[in-house]
Amino acid sequence: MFLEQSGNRIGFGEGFKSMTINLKQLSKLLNLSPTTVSRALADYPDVSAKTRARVKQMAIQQGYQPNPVARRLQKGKTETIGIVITPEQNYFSDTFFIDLLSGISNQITRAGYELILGVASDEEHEMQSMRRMVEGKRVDGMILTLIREQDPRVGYLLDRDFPFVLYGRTRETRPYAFVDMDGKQAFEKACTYLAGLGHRRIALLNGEPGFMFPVGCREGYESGLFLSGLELDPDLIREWKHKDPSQSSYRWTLELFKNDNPPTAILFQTEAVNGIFKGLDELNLQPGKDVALIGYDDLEIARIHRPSLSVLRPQAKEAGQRVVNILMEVIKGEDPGKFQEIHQVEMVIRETSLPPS
Amino acid sequence: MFLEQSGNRIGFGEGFKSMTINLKQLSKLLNLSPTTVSRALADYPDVSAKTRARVKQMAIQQGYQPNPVARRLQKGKTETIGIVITPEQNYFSDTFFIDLLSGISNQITRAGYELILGVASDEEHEMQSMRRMVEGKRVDGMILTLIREQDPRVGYLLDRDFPFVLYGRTRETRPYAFVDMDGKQAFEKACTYLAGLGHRRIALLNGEPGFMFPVGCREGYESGLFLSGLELDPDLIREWKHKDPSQSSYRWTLELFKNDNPPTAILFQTEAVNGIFKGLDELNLQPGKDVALIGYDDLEIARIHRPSLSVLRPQAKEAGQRVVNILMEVIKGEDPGKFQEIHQVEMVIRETSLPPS
DNA sequence: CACTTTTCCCAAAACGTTTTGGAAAAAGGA
DNA sequence: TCCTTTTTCCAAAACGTTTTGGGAAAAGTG
Repeated sequence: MFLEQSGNRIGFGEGFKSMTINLKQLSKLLNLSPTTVSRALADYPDVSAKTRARVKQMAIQQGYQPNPVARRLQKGKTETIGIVITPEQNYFSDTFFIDLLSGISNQITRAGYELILGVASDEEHEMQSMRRMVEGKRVDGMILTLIREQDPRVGYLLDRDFPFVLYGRTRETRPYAFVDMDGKQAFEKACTYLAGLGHRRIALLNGEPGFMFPVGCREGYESGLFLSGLELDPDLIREWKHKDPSQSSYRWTLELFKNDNPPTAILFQTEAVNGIFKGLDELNLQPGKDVALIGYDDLEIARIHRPSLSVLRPQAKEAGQRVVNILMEVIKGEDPGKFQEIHQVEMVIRETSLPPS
Repeated sequence: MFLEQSGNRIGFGEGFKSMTINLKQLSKLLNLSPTTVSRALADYPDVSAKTRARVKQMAIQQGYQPNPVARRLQKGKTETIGIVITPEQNYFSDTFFIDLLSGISNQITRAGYELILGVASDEEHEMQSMRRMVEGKRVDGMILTLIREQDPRVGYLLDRDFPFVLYGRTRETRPYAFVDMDGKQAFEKACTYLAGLGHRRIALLNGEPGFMFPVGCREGYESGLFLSGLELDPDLIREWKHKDPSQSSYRWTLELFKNDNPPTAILFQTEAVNGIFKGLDELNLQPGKDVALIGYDDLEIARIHRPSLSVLRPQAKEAGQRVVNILMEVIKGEDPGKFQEIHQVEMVIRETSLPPS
């Protein structure tokens, strides 16, 4: 329980005055040295069980919490992790990113660390924001998301031996730590599933080129076709833009069906679903009935749409937690190359994955 | 340009070693005392123009940046602002929240401060996360969003004289600083606009009770009806749930049209649009044609949907910047009661606000 | 008892800044 | 020239912790 202190609050427009006690005051209250109090609270063995108990009780009673800034200075650590997000690439679509962030935040808090957030409008500011954190000694480690095939951030951090973990992967020969979703396996699974239902013309409406994730998606798609004995038709592959997922996917959907031999199924990232629905609607095609659909990411729209959308569901929260745990190890000095995790992705069959009509 | 230092990097698994110079080293390089160097960089008048220039040049050349942790300890400030978000209430819908966050982040960075982010799964953890920041002396001020009518966070912070600014308002008699969108004026404007087009049965599909924002929306709605000489019909008001905007708004849409005298127009928060579209579709009603629609918040779906959705568009980014500027004043000790801003909301007429058919 | 070991505690240093309170040198004034 | 003022710099203290390197008392050992 939190005790309301009869504190020394001052209320004359001088702003907030801390009413919490510090180590010196606490040690005076206990007739002990600051050293002993500090060590008692940190469970050092060289302080007797009795005084340790006495110290801890008083600390709780007085609501003492060590000043984190002072501790950081002494420890030479910021106890802080940085992350930079870019709103333009609207990866904030619904639950996916917030789940990741949630896992990250919870785990960071559990470690007694802080998460500082940068919001950058474009790639340049993204780098700038990261450099401010790194070179300004504001963080002990970085978490990177939305990774590009050639990602200057990774080279930058590797050059400096600065601890970081990727959510995703990049093309880089030097070893680095990452947690990635197995997009390849996911799309392969979805593709073979649809082929198993009898679909012979399966399209891929893939994410923006330049980013790493769509690379795996495509590999999985191609591998799925191959395993099902289907031929790859480049006409059935399109790529939408991050800046405008709905608009571009809408156009590509129309385009796909101009084909002499149009697809009976589409694989895509759920982000792009609005555009696809719109396109199909315009073509008088019923999602799920006339065209089978499987999306990557289980967004709200996927669950509430009628017919409900079959999806590939990554466990973003769990991944976020792993990212943090790994980053803590890397900060401790562990070899980043040891931490390269690829997480399986679950497939949730709902109503849009029926056999071709 | 950033200069690559021939630094003292160590690469034996001991983690990242800072290769940046500190004040003492820099002052040695300049044959000056740390005091003078510090004061030169801070533009104190008691250091000559010549040495100031010399110091600054060397600082740039060596890439010196004062260690923020040390400065914070000395200054007795954390130079940090806290914010806690709750993913369950999915306010992350598209651009709205990220715009706000973007404005907040940019302005905080400009001030040389840091933004630390907490992600809380529910109301209890939200409070817990905030208390950790406040009582743990981890932040100088708090930003609060998604404000409830009775919001325990506000009382908590007021009791402690801890600096904070609300994005939104609450029922609290003591003065506090806030930046709010004029939901009342916005909904009044939308309502009178629709009435001006000839609509006589205008429904309100409002946000969740308990939160403050829907209160203003309703006031504006009622005032708009009154100004247009229309009578308030409680049957035309429904409230959806934050946890599940689409599902609940879908159900309420169906309900609205069970009415003997159904609405010809609906006002709502754009968050709920998917459910409304779904409901209308099921009822074989065309959005914009059979039922006029105006949503609050200009989400992507509003722009790309055909017909495109008329909306009320708050300037979230600007609001975020104001929140930070105000918070900085409050932290300095200014009276929070002086900072109570209500921002106007623009109406964007698109295709779903036609006269009744 | 004398000696060694263990237990328990603490003073001082350190982390890297900024601020305080001068002090020396230079310039100005008579 | 002597005194005052201004300019320019700096040593020391302070911020609140944790860590280092003992040291005194108590407990064990012969």
